[in-house]
Amino acid sequence: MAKVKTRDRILTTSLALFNELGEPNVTTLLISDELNISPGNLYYHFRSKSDIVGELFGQYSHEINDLLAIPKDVEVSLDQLGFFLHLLFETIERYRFLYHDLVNILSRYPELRPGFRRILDSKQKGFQILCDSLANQGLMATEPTIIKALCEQLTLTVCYWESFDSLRDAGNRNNLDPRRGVYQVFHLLIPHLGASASRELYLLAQDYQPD
Amino acid sequence: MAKVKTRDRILTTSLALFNELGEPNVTTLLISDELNISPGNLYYHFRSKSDIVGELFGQYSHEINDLLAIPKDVEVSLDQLGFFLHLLFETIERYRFLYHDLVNILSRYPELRPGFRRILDSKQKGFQILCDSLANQGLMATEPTIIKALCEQLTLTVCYWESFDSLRDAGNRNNLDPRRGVYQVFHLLIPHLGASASRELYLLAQDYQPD
DNA sequence: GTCTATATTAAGATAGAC
DNA sequence: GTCTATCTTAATATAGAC
Repeated sequence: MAKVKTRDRILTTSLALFNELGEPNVTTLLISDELNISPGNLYYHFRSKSDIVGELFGQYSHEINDLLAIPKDVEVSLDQLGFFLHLLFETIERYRFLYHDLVNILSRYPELRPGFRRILDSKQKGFQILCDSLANQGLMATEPTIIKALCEQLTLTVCYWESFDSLRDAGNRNNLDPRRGVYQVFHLLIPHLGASASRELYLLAQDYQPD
Repeated sequence: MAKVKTRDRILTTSLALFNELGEPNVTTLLISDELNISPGNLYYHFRSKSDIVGELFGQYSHEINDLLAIPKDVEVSLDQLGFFLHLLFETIERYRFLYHDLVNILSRYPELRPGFRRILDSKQKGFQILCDSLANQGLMATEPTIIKALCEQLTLTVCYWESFDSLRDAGNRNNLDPRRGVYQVFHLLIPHLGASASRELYLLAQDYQPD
């Protein structure tokens, strides 16, 4: 049971607090309180709060880019697609604070803006590859403007689904679940698929059914 | 040219600044500076900053509910649908600051949460009525779970489209345009429509084309 | 109804001892 | 590497004169 480094404990606890309370509501004092360390100690490990946010964003950026590095010639099954989406939602939800107060975060940490845009781009390109794969397998029509709008819609949805879902929720349910996101994205794809694949995905979506 | 009341000028200017800079970045001092009045004067008209935010939310809530009060038995054409969506996006964009830092705003003004959820509900119900109308005209299939997922998707999209659109934008373009939102929503509907209506909406979408 | 001056509070951050 | 004590800054809000 090696002792976890204070620096890493700060990152873990900050992330948890940011997600739970919203980044603007989390002070450096609260973070150090939660860890039972002094504020001075926190500032020994990080020169500023923005360094913490920046490092967490770097982690997110790294994880999401790994996930979205999809080979161009992939032949993806609907099952694999569900698995991929599950991972994607899970990752985004783990860093959900970034999307909860986006304008505020970008205005206070403007250095993150290019990174945010790159991630948006990666997501859209990743979806493009996946749609191309479905099209190549003859499962989906190939009208480029339709596919482009669909990929934008997929990108928007993975970014904001969790925010939307938890807003609807009375704040009571409290149980975050990436499965609802996968269900929703499946229903974005269903009407674009041919009859047989459409039916297959519809049934697969039941496994991700809310409630 | 009747003189506009200070109270109303405060609301108008606050809304503009909130949308431009993000609500958390707009101090009461900045608002009063912008209006060339003293901070004390501002606090004569509003007991607190949250009163300003609350009143603006009330305006938004009122406008959006008026718009979403769609008669149950409406028979809507695709043209009319486009017009409706244009108004809807325009209204939401006029109060876009509310969705830009949602978690932060809800945590600082928790009294707004029920209203937010009611609006979400109105939107989804409004879309349900519109989809029912299309279904009744034989333009769209009627599978209830499909329609429900679609209405959720429409609701998510009208709420977050502008946020998404301006994030992608280098922040350079700067030209807010509800038409891009309408285009996007049309492309959510297109694959659900029968061949003829689908084609019609696809062509209609050209009028709302980006670029 | 509007002003100036100021009280209050709380955040981010640093200095210096241990 | 960690602590306590403190500085600095800035925002919300109030008091009292005009």
